[in-house]
Amino acid sequence: MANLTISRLAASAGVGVETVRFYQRKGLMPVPASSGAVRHYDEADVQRLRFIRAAQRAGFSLKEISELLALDASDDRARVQALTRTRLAALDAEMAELAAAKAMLSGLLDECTSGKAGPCPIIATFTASACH
Amino acid sequence: MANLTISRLAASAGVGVETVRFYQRKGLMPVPASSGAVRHYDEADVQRLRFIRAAQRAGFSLKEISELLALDASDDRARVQALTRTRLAALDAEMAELAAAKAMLSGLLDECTSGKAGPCPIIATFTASACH
DNA sequence: ATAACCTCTGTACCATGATACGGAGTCAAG
DNA sequence: CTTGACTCCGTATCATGGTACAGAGGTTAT
Repeated sequence: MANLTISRLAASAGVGVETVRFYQRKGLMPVPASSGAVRHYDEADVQRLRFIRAAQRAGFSLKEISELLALDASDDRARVQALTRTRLAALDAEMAELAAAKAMLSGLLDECTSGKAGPCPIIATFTASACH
Repeated sequence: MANLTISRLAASAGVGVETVRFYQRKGLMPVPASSGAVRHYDEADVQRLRFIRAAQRAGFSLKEISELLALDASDDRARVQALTRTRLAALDAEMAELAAAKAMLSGLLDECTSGKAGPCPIIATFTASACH
């Protein structure tokens, strides 16, 4: 089975053909030897492409995914764990920032909707740079 | 007072000179009439620049900030509130994604560190596209 | 008055993650 | 054996948010 064209490979992971080619240029996806002139792809390629998308959803950058893919071959679990811990720390930091932004904005929104006269508190807050 | 040069304006908001010029090109910051050849900035410019950075920290894009700045003049609180609500919804969505990614990664990390033989669970998960 | 440092202007470049397009070649169905 | 769809390849473009640099001119301290 398999023996997919690039458009079928792309469809199997829910991405566009151009995206697959982009990943090939980046070295994230292999460029199979062309038997003739049209390249063919198999299950391993589908897995790899899905891996990329799944890791992306976990917040890894393409560069990090590149490394994860290399580690897939070498089975260096310590390194995979290190990358994962780094990503987790980054996720925590991002979440803290978002939480702070959310707390500030929702507070301001309440203030503004229950609004009295005077300048909009949201605008005023940014202007006063009172947040952070 | 005030009458700052661009580098002092930039420093007062903790950004680089090039960043101020970038905001000027984007229409986010005004380009004062040059009395002579070197432009001068005042407190209002400092406030505006700080506004931009504060709104950015709340997750607004430069485009949205552009609109907020325009609204600052027009005092259209309904529109400010709408933009804020949209941003809050986006923040919630982003937080949910990060939380999901975090839950998955920390679970996998535990699994992988308490690891038995076989393929690394982190890599295996991405490969199986089991998340989401 | 001259060195050292700043500003102005325009243009180019960076990373990130794609997306689009032109022109040529290939492949399968009718 | 032609037509239409798909592929290949290279290059260009996009959005986002900047950063860098060259060359000319202004400003300031000594």
